[in-house]
Amino acid sequence: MLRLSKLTDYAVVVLTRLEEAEEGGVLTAPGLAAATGLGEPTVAKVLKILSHAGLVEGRRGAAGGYRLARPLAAMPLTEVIAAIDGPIALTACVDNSIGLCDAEATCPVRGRWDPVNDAIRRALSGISIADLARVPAVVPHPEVVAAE
Amino acid sequence: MLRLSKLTDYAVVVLTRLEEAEEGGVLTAPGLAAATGLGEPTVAKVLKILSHAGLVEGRRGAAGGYRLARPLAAMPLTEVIAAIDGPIALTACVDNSIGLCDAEATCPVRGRWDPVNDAIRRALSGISIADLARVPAVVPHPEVVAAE
DNA sequence: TGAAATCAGGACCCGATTGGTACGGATTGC
DNA sequence: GCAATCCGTACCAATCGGGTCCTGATTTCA
Repeated sequence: MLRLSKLTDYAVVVLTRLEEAEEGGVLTAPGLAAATGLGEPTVAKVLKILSHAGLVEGRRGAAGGYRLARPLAAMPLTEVIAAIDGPIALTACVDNSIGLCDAEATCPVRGRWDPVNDAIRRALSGISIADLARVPAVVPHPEVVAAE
Repeated sequence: MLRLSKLTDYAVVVLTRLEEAEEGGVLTAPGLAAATGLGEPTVAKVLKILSHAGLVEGRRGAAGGYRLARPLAAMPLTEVIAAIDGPIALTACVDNSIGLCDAEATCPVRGRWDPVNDAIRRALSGISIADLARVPAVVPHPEVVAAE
């Protein structure tokens, strides 16, 4: 279905909620779980991943919590997807993976997915998390390519 | 990983091989399996899906086989993906799925993925299967957005 | 100094989806 | 009528993702 993981969806939710914290303030994982309605362990997992990717900053201790490393407007969607779902690549036959495919000799599209990946990266790089949270500032084209 | 299924990859391989058939000629599923190096049942499955989607035409009987319904240049990648992976939608929270999400009331990005989906559809609709099979006629932009 | 609160990192299990296979039926040509 | 092929469906196994839990490190506060 060309889907991305639920964790990415949760990440956007959590990041959006984090932006509502006052300047310099931090929100705890349990607090974010309660605010978003998601499970507490799941929210903690998402925050750990985002922290590892440098998108949020965690502060340990009694008065610890998380805060955004950057404003959401400066956080492209590609970074969140890359942090959780890994590098954006549609198939396993990319990234110069030579020798991994048994049908390598006869595969006519070997390495040809690159333009597709680039097109997707290009399309996604222009969208920030702030664009998802606020009013739909994107969607300039009304015509939608019918995909079944 | 934002991946699409292997079946879609196989479909592109099979479609590319199908185009090499002479005008009006058909290729059988076993023949295509041998030519592509893929498993025969798997190729048959892919062909059945593509036939159902109207991308290839099957002809039954002793001298039967498959042939392309259209030239690959007139076959956008979106149709192949939609045929095999289903409609292009990144998350389950799209398509006006009201009432399916338990965190619906507190979810701040509900329905906000639409611009993302549209952007991807738009990016993919400009790529045909022929673009994947032939020389890289696409990739006009040298700058690549680094995605980790 | 000790206790409590919180993040950090990893291991683990269960369910769902996908990849791959198999079988019976329908259709066509010889 | 027989053989070859496509068609539709059902089925099984393996992989992957979602979700949970546990232990340790760090910070604050009494």
